[in-house]
Amino acid sequence: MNDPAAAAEPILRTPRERARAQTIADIVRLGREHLATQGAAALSLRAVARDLGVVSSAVYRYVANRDELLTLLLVDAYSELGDAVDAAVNAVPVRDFDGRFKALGRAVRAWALREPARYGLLFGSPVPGYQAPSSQTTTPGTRVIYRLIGILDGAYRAGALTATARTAVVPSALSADLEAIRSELGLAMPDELQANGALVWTSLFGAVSFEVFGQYGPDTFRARGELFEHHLTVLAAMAGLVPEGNPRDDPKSAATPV
Amino acid sequence: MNDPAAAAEPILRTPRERARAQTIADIVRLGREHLATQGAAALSLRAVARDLGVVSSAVYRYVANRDELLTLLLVDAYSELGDAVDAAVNAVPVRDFDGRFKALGRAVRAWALREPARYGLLFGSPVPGYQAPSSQTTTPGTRVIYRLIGILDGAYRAGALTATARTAVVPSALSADLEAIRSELGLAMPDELQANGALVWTSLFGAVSFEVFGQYGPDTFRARGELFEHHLTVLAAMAGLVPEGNPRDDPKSAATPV
DNA sequence: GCCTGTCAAGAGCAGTGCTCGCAATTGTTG
DNA sequence: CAACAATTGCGAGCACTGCTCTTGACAGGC
Repeated sequence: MNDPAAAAEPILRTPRERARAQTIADIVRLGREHLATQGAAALSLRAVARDLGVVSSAVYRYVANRDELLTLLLVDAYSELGDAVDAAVNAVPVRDFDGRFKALGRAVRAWALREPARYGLLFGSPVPGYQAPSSQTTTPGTRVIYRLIGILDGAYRAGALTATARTAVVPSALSADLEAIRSELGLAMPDELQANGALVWTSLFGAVSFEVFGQYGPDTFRARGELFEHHLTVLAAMAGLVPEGNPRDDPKSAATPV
Repeated sequence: MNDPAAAAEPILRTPRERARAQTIADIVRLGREHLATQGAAALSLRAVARDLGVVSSAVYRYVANRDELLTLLLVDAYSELGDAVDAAVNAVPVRDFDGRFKALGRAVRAWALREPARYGLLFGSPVPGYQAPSSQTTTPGTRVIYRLIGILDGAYRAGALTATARTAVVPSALSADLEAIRSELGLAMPDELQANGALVWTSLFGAVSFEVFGQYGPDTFRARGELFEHHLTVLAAMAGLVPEGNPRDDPKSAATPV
């Protein structure tokens, strides 16, 4: 996103366009810094203009309004989180599904703790009066969940998912939702595993949010890293993943891993 | 909180004190309405003053500043959520631990969907520049988790908790945290069940937050009630709870309920 | 009945988002 | 190279915010 040599970026011919793109990039960078120090609600175009060394109204030549800057920052943050998750997952062998899942979880937590304000913009209470334009935010905003689904579905296809028997029954309306997702994304997982995957997804972000937003008291948990690792282990088991070196040939042979 | 006949409230002797208490109650009520419609960051003392039919500076006679109003609203919301959860849990027989847990979860979700802005104030991204005074907020803010712990620990003491064998090992530093909690609250549950309970806690709020904050896309899940019920079922099983009519005499006899 | 504490009012400071007209710069083009 | 036109910056201005301070009015307790 902030790399001027990004492959997908269109070539900027005229020096005017280049200067303009550079200024917008500067605005996003300054906005990101302000977001990190003061939070989304305190994001001020005037302050950005000050740091940019320009009068406030000049910023409106580049960004339509405060909401558009928020959208830029949203896309920027989603992309960075997606990049961090991709890098962490790709560092683990493709067949180590359990390891890939845990790498994803750790990457999300690490990024969130490193960038609490930006994490809050993505997964905290919605900014009042701001509605993210889905045309620009859905693609970068779905990278993590798609990656998670990919790991789980890959594990299922490889016969490495277990624990199907102990899940709850999926009722019909929910089953229709899951079928729609399955066909749209070309998944193979059955309803129960998909529903469990959804719970794993929300639980992962629930655990991270509690830590980032300070919902644990200041003293109740000191070993938060260990707590998160424990949660990851339980969540992986809930999804049906088994640790490396403990593969199962037939996912239906037994429902209860040890 | 908003009940003038609350038992713990001190008796207000002079008419002045009574008028003052009434005005503060009005301010909190108006603040709550503004919170519901515009969100926490847009909460404005001037707007409250306008609705109160008074000049803006007059509000400062009753509330020190915007942060103090936020604190009042925080306590107010925590108390209402706690009351809703208590009422829902108390409506289920004491020995039906699984039912009580699910009632707690449903009460949290129902209140959150009914009061999204106030839920966001409690469990969303922290308000920038505002630090909740723990002396006033911890007691009402811990009611739900204490209630949850009470259900789980009661189930454990009654021999109604299972699934101890399939949990992950708890490392030493985390074990020390859990031991501190155990002794402070007088719990009986072992480490693994406590750690699982923490995950159930964060997962419950993770699921609710995703729904309230609109993290699911607008169309991906239509049957959100069914999805939440499924999650509750899986979380109950993760905590070791078994549905009513399926009691176990010895929690250590088997680790895998069907 | 007087004094004291409480209260509302209003001006004022510093900040916010955003608009508009004017001037200057700067890239493009004849 | 010079003229044109697009682009950009500036500053004033409107309406809003939180918050402070001074002034004056009022009511309760001695």
